Amino acid sequence: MNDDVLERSDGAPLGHLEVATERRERFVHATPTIEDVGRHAGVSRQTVSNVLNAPHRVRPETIERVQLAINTLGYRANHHARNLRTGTSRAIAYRIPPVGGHLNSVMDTFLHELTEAVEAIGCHILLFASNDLDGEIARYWELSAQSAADGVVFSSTEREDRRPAPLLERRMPFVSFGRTWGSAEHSWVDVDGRAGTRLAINHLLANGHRRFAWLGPRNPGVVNDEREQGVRSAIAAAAIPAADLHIVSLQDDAVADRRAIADLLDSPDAPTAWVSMSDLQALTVLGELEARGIVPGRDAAVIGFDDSPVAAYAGGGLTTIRQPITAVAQTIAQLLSAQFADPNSEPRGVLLEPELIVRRTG
Amino acid sequence: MNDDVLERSDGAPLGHLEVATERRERFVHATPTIEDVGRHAGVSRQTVSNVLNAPHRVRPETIERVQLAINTLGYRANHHARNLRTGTSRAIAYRIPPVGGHLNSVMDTFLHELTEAVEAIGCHILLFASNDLDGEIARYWELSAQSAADGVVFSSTEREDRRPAPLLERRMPFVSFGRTWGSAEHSWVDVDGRAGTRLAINHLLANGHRRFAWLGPRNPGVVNDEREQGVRSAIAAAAIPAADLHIVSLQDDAVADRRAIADLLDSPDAPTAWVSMSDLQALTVLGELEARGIVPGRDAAVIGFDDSPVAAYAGGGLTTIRQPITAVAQTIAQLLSAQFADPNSEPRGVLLEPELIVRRTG
DNA sequence: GTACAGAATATGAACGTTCAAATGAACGTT
DNA sequence: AACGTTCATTTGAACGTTCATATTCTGTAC
Repeated sequence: MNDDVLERSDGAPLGHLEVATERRERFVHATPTIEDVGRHAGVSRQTVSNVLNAPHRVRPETIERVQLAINTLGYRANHHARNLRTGTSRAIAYRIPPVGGHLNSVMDTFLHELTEAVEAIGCHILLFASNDLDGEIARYWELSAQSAADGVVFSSTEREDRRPAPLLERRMPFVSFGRTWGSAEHSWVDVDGRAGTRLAINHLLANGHRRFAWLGPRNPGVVNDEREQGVRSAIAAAAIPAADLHIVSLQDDAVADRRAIADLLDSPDAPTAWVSMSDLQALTVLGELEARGIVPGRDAAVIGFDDSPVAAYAGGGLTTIRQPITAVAQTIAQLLSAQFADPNSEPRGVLLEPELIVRRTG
Repeated sequence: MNDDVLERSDGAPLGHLEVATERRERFVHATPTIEDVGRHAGVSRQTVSNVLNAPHRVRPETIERVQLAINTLGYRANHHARNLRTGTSRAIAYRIPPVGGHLNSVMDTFLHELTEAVEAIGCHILLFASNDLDGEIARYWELSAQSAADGVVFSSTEREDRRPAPLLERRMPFVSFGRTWGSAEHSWVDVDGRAGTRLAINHLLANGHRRFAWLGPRNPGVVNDEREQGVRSAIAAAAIPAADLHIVSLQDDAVADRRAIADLLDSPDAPTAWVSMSDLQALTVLGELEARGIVPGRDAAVIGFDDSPVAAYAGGGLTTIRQPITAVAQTIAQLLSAQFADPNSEPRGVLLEPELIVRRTG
């Protein structure tokens, strides 16, 4: 009984000081805990926790007192403790695309925008590298097992993509940038390539062009197919004969591309309107046109794809089809968020419209 | 006593089954814990932990048994529990550089290589975005306080960089890609720009060139200064008069650049050897040369910087100065690792040599 | 004033791991 | 045969949070 009193009137302050001293030695950089904040504000652990996670349960003046203590001590919740207790990680895994090969400014932009977008839903991006698809899939499994990631985003999808199945089986929330034609049903966000090239062709038609060239990749895939279809359908819709559309398969070499373009320019029915699957290749077209004194934007039109930094650099600016990458990233974050909120929510696919950025060349 | 016996011969199996059943309901996707593995292998928690973290303390046959259990159950250590206990996170924070502006293929490659390099030391990259430097610094503080990151890597350094000081104060291990001339002492890795341009000029001298142009950025910074110094010193060393070196300030516009290059080409002492601070701008030079029938690699030489995808694309290949990004990333990982091992280790700066990739244009 | 309901706050337990210390087994030494 | 020593393994505690539940406070109605 008097023991109790001693503990209260005497012991508590002593205890307080003692703990403070005990902490002091490692204090300079040791981070305060929720308990320290509580002690400082004269409340318990849980009240501090409530201030942070459920403020409506706490009296306004208490909130203020606790906030003051938080600011004074510079308290930040320890992620690992929180995540351990709640079973979440607030991390989203993303395999950084393999380096080299193509100039993929889109993917760089995407990663940046994705980082910002997931921050808006209180998450962060956890990067990993992998040489092959099997490694990537194995990694998802591991991240899930370690509860190191709450969700996954992947890009560079392909037909019958193998990634959705294992992720679905593990019940790991995920959204892909790109459809996976034929894979199991899941959430995705993609850009309508057909609409993009249709936009470009219609713009060119409006400017009086009647002879077209589409510059596609050497190894066409489903992405190119759709873009090419957009070109074809827009041309067909304008009752332009199919013979007035030339399809060029670009190589990964400027000299070869230049020759192919030159050959086409020398033909009697040379196109006046060029649409390319990439800005860089559009630059090559510009070069060849200028070499012949053909002024892009006046005598001919050139439209690129992706609005990469190259496009802005190209003297005065290259007209280009821009993919709405910011919107893609934000939509992905929202779809992920929806899956976090309700793991059984219906998967959703979102197809976004690209935009034609009209500059000097077309 | 017989109680004990009961517990062993009878209770243990029962208990085993009971726990197994209790777990069963959430078993399908619930991840097994270290305890489950122990039970399955007939050892304790700690032994499993030792198998994973200090195998030398465990008898080989026990290791085998535990490994089997790990594989059977598909066990992976829970990151948060481990990190909470050990006070580490095995995460390295990196601010993803702001999008747009320049074509920075170097930074993209760097991020990829860094991701791989930190995996080799058992870490992963945690990305974050920030609009300004203050936000970036605040974020480092937060990440440290939350113990969400064990280390930091940052790039795009500048003179008197403000980032080292707060990181040092917080005793947060970090390495910068780039020197911070004038900032507090810390570990860094950088590429010797002087050596890079010297390499290029010496190569051009050996090929008989005597009149040079250096294409630098519109807003020169310390990075350009060093590169330009490399050019100047190599030229001076060859006893070429300084008048035979032309310095061009590139604009962010191809037309303007093209005109500047054309003016120089029309001058009586036009350079025959061109070195550019960027591959893309080197492409512009190539275009202007070809327009005049000057064949790069025969009549003139053009050397770019960074070996970006653009360089490989440029018909047959652009000769270029490549920064050893893989080595940069690996060295950064090692320096970080050293700081993890010994927080009081001396900071080290490492300056790496770039490499000249000789292709068709020079 | 007392009883009661509801709001505000506090307490004990748990998340899954590793650390520190304790126990048990194996093994030569004296 | 008893005794340290070393090696292998186990046990109790702790990391910092949140959940579930218990307790205390506050104001209102009788």
